[in-house]
Order: sequence, then structure tokens, then C-alpha cells
Amino acid sequence: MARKPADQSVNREDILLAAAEVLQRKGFEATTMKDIAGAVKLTAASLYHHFRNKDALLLAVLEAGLDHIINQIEPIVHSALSSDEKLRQMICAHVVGVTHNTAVGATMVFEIRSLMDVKPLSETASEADQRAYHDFIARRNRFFAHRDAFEELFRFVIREGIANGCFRQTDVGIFTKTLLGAHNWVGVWYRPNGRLSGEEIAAMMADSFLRALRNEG
Amino acid sequence: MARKPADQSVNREDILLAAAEVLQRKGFEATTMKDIAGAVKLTAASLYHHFRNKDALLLAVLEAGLDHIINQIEPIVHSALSSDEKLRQMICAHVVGVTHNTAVGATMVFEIRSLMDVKPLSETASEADQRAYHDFIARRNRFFAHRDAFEELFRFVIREGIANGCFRQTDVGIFTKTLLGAHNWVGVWYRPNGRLSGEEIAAMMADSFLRALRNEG
DNA sequence: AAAATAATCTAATCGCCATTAGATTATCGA
DNA sequence: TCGATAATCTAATGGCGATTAGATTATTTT
Repeated sequence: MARKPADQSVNREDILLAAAEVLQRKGFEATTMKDIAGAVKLTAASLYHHFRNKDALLLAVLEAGLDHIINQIEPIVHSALSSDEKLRQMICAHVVGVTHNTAVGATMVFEIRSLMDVKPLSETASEADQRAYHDFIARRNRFFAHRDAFEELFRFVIREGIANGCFRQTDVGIFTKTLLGAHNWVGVWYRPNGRLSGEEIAAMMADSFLRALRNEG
Repeated sequence: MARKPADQSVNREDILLAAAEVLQRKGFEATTMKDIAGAVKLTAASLYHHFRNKDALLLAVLEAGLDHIINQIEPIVHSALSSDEKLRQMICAHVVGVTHNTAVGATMVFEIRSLMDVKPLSETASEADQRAYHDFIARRNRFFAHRDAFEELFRFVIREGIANGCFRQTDVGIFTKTLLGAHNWVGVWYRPNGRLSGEEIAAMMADSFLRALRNEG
């Protein structure tokens, strides 16, 4: 059967973490396979043992990051808390998540475009390449859908809060975009040794957005 | 003396606008000189008549975008309006600016990193290259300073509003980052034929942020 | 019209980078 | 210990893309 991986060999997850760091620093297009390989002390060729190609590697980084944050936020949505407390916790979880791994956070923000313009398959592609390509596209579309679902979690709670009178009447779509834009941007400017911790920043942001949303009185 | 440019020849500004559009669509690293040249019906080589190299072209795009938005916002800061009215107008001007030219807006957000890792000059560089390089670096640093000054306009008005009791006590730095993150993100999701106009979106966002900031009562 | 300069082109060059081919080495299960 | 498979390596390949060299064409000034 499958052999148990040796302790000193590099595994998929090591590569994903290192790749996120490099991708944040240089951006997808400017990052070479050699850069990523170097970050885990491999040669570029060795990466192809773990990932089909550069696009697949990027997608894997993004998937891992998205899964992680969704797993943190979904339970809050389905809890028995009040809508405003839900939203507060969701904002904190998201912002703290971004500050705890700015690499993945920033990659999620900046490198998604690179997924969009994957070059079409050449005419003369083998059967196997065709299949691999379609698998990739399907997987990518699943990722985008997953990403929309993430945003929908926020919309859901805001809608709920408006319905039960906790929040004022407002345009849910715009408010959600405003919220997520602010969150995403944290990954750009946050510095681990800065004046404030991720938790402090998260609390302040949650405070502001709840003031913006809560009903008067 | 300098010849007056012919009407049918492509000028600097045509190139900047076209370049911003291409850069938004593909990102700096993925954009080739040929792409940009094609957008104004030139060959790649011809671009070098107008710009020293690709980095200089990017910098010129960013400078133009930043100048434009600063020119819109600076007068508001120095007007006689109340702090909250100033902030409302600044938010609207910024967001509308972003929606009116998403190309420049998104480029400002996404491509600045490319300016940061400009490769250092090779050892064997000519006198002229040395000078050109240092000019470029100086110009880039001026751009970054200019960008900080833009952010400072918002901080200034918020501080002022807190001082005169118009706004609640809050962390000015964090609030400003929150605000600008939300604004910048608009360039990512806004679509000209979407449900709402840039002006409508701007008004809603300004409304939310002013609720977040205003003193109670 | 002649000289000067601006704008553009065609045709290299040169290097880098994703990807592949084909070993080689390490680890595990039997 | 043997065979299988995983993990890694070295050494191409093939193409693309920024940049340059050197014409060529267009426009303006005198």
C-alpha cells in the first residue's frame, strides 16, 4: 500500500505554507517555481512530483486558505447568538485569521486574478492532458463557488439581523463588500510587530462596523 | 524647438490610459509590452520611445492616477465645511473616482507591489544607466511619499473631527485603513453595468462610515 | 526644399522560466 | 533482502518577453 512518508521528506502542506509566503512577497507571476522550491529546499523539478503545475499549486494554496477561514466562521453563523454578536465574532475571526497568516490572506486577495486567466489548452493536447485540464477548470470553478459561499455567510447574518430588528435597513450587498474589502486590506498593511495585535485591530474594526449597522437607540 | 505632436500619433497619455486598462485586466507581471503596445496599435519597440522601460511605464500610470484623486480630495480637506461633511465628500469623491476609472483604481491597489521589487542594478552598468536608475528610485520614493500624503488627508480630517467633537473617540490609524481598504476593494468588484451607479455606492458607503464615526445623540 | 527631430517599424539578442525526461536515492512492506 | 513506490535530483528543451540596434517614415522649422 501507500508508504508512510518519511519524516525528513517535504510534504504537500509544507509546500503550501512556503508557497503562500513567497506568493505574498512577490506575486504569482513574479514567483518562479525555483523560488518556491528554494523555500522548502527542493529543486524546481521536484515540485512537479507534488503538483501538476504552477496553476495547480496556486489553486491548492487558495483552497487551503479558504477552507481554513470558512471552518472558523461557519459555526458562528449557525450558533444561537444574537445577530450582532454573530457578526462581531465573524469579523473578529476573519480579521484575526488574516493577521495570523498574512501570506495566505494576501494571496487570497491578490492572486485570484491569476486563476482567472489560465491559458486555454493547445489544439494538439493529448487525451490525458485534456482530462487534466478539465479537472483543473472544474476544481477552479468549485473554488470560486466556495468563495461566493463565504461571502454569503456574511450576507446571511446581516439579512437576518435586519429582519429581526437588530440592524438598520441597509443594502446588504454593498455593506458586505465594504466589510470584506476592509478585512482583506488588513492583509496588506498589517505587520506582526506593529503597534497593535491582530486581536486588537479586529475588535476595533468590529466595533466600527457594528456601530455602522446597529439600529439607533 | 520642440515640435508640436501630430494629431494622429500616439501620445503619452493615450498610452497611460490603455496601459491602465490592460494592467487591471492582467496584472503587471502578466502584462507584456506587446499587450500594451497592441492596445494603442503600436509595436512593443515603439513604447520605448515614450518610456524608458516597463517599470517606468507602471510608475507613470500610478502617478497619474494618484495625482488625479489627490486633486479631487485636497480642496475638500481645506474647505470650510464641517468635519463630517468633509469626510462624506471625501469618501464619495474617492469611491466615485475608483468606479469611474476602475483600471487606474485597481492598478493602484494591485500593482504597487511590483514597484517595490525592482531588481537592483547590475554591477557592470554604464554611467548613464546608473543615473537613470537612481532617478527612477528617487521618483518611486516620491510616489510612495505622495501616497502616504493621500492617506494623511483622511487621517487629518478624522483627527480634526474628533478634536471638535463631531466624531467619537477612536483609533484614527485603524479607522483610516478600514476606510481605504473598503474604497480600494470597490475597484475590484464594481461593474459599470451593475445594479448601482458609482455615485449610489459611494453615498451608501459614506453613510455607513459616518454612522460608524459620529458621536452618539 | 533641407535639416532636424519625432514616431514608428523590423529584426535581432539574450536571458529567464515552466515544464519534461530520465536517472538516482530513500523508505517501506513482505 | 527484494521489489515497489516515493522523493528527489541533474540536465535538457522550448518558448516567450524585455530590451536594443538600426532603419524608415512623418512632421515641423527655417
